Amino acid sequence: MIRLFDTARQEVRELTLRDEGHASIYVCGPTVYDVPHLGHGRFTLVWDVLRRWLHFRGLEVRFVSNITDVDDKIIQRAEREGVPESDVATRFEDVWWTAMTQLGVLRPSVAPRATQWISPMVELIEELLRREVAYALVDGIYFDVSRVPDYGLLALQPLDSLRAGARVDARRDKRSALDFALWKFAKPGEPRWPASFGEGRPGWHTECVVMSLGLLGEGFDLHCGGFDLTFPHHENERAQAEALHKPFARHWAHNGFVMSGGEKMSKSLGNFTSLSDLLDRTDARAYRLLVVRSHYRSPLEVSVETVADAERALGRLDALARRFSLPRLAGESLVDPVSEWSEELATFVTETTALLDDDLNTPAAVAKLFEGVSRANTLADQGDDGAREWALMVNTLFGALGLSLHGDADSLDEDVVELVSQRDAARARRDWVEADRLRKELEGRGWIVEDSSQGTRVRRG
RNA sequence: GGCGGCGUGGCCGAGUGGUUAGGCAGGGGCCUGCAAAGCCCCGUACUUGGGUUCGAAUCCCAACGCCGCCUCCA
Repeated sequence: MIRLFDTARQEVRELTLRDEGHASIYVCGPTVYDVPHLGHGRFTLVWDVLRRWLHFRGLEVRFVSNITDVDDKIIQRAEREGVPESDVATRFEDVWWTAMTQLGVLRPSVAPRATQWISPMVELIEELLRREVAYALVDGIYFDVSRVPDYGLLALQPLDSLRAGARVDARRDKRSALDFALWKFAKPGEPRWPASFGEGRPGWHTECVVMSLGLLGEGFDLHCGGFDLTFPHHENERAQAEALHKPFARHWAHNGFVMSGGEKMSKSLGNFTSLSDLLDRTDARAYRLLVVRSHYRSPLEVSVETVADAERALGRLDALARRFSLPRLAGESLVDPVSEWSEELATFVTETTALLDDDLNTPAAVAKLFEGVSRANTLADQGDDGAREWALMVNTLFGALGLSLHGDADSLDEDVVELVSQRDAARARRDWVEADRLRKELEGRGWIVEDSSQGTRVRRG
């Protein structure tokens, strides 16, 4: 049984699926108007980990995440650069997928672009107009939130308190300050699509409701996104579905934010300016480790220091992989489920699994996995054959979270191979001066030298 | 202004009425020709002030600080 915190109910509860054995998940994706930032990296990793975990637990997961490729910010940037909007959207969508690939985030089952879903959006707005839940103003079509009885469910506070303190929306012609744009009429030069109610483009909230229902069907299981999307974005999606009496998401899950020491992220401070910047300077697996070491709903401190910390921790995991020559995994299980585990190992698996099943408690699970690392090493030091089972299990469970351990040897060019064999020869004849000289030589070329029972081993520093 | 969340050892970060989180960094030891990797030991933490309790980092109240949302930001 998988349990998750449901934002709508403000409690951890069992993830009850519409169709047994199948999980349908929608994650609000990026608006492609700029390079992705660290927060994008976190949310994609968090929901990727959830997706992988559900899969690992035997569920078939349909995972939809959109690309918003029509938006005011895209228009603004295109104007500034004097290029077509599609140019901006395509460019930053490419950057997005490159970053996702680097992060090892699985491609969504479907990644719809908003611009490919315009006609169903128009149809939805027409239906809302027909039911008089929507109304036209001079600049667009608006949704009348008063028509949804439980509007504000995800606001998590009384609506009048929202209105009282809401930042001023200069316009007074909306029926309620909370009413939102379903459609924006095109101004000269702006991208436009035809519609019975006037040429223009869809509002953000309409995209996601149409694409999620369109690709996952009514009453899909889980809708995810950053905490900032809870209100109004997710609430407004829900409102549109409610207005049409279409069952919407059964569960809502939201991830916490990335912090950076209260400091503004800037290159002059040495901090990461973007996700792409971080990935250029770091092993992407370190970011995944950093992310799973905190709870998905907690704020996460991301800085050069914490990423470096995660890189060193990753080094410990890779060392385990080297010691046991573990294969690289990405979610598949390498452990034979029918093999005889020791009682201790079986308990370890049960406990780790239980932690992940309980609101995706990755930090506690990772702590346990590190204990597993120590256990494997200790047993190996003692020459116990059980050590390998432990190492394999640790590898499998990290793999289930999308973190693959790298123990395979780096490829060596000929002169390195030569230096290594010379050093082995020197050590064999106990010529420590020569052996040390050769180690220095190798280190000078950027290799870390480790002696083992199989002789000198080198890896990239 | 309203609402919500958070404040844990040098750093990151779980936990949660009495029992070891974990990682990184630091110190000591073992192993090693010396290293690296690994193993063992160590700091004895919980914003502040009250309160409840046999007992609170964990519950309650208040203060301070930080973060988020309040119309398009993950």
